[in-house]
Amino acid sequence: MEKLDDIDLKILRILQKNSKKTTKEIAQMLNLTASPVYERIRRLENKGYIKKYVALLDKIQLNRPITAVCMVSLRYHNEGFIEKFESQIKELKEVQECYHMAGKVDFFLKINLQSLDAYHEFVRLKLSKIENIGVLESYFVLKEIYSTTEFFI
Amino acid sequence: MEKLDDIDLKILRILQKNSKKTTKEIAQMLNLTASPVYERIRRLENKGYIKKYVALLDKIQLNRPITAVCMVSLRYHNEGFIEKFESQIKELKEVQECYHMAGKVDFFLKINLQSLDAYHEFVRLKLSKIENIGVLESYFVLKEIYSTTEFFI
DNA sequence: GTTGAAATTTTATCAGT
DNA sequence: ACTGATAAAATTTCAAC
Repeated sequence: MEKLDDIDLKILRILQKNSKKTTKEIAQMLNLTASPVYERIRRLENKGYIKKYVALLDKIQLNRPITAVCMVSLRYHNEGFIEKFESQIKELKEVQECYHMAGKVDFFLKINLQSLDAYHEFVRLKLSKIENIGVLESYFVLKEIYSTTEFFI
Repeated sequence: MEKLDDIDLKILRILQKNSKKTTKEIAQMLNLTASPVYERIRRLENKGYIKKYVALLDKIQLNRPITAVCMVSLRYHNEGFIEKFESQIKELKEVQECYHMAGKVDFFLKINLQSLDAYHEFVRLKLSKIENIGVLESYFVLKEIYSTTEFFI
């Protein structure tokens, strides 16, 4: 499979919306039988187009209502320092996302927590222990207007 | 089910990592049989703890390598204006996430695109058409260091 | 709230086109 | 690359405890 055809893209669009759709259901949507759909999905998995299958949980019901975005700038930007920072961040279970950014800010972190108190403790006990952080600016999510793992393909 | 017990939490931890695990496999991990695991999962779905099951796709392989974070402030903050903005944003297929924030910036948007050119077009043709935007600041992801849909429960 | 068995559905394989 | 059939496995239901 060197390139994806239209059927592959349709399968991916379906699965990123709802991975519980059965191959039979997908086959019916595409006017095919189950076998080719099954084989295409296996190939899409094996080639890495599909990375994984996950359940998305409800943050509010599971008592993680606080989402913070943390903008971090490092003091030193040598390669070693950046790698050190990145590996330290990956250790923090509260961090859901970490991006190295272009521009005046070096990193964006997205953090999920139970309470503002927990965020205070997180910064005090964990982030501030990371040596190389220069500037740290925190933003809090008031309301999630829209959020999806899908992207337009 | 008024409260989640330890078994429920373990099931949720497993499923948010890999929703393809079978009830039988989960049952073995928890020293149970398939039936109670099956029924617990149904309840977790019905009560909304599990929102949905999705396939996570590879942005790079699917030619959406550009992720931008866009910080937006509105000109007018009456309730009507905010709702209008939110509903207009939801229409834009390029927007993966939109958060109403506390502080000087009103909204964070996360946007996925094929190229910087596509971002330029997106801002020119779509974002700038939304009337109520005051300030718009764009940041680009150089590298995704870490990103997960899981959160710590 | 669990076990264990049975019924149903889905996944996986494969010969034929 | 797909169809249709078949085998294997998982899901779903349920009686009994």
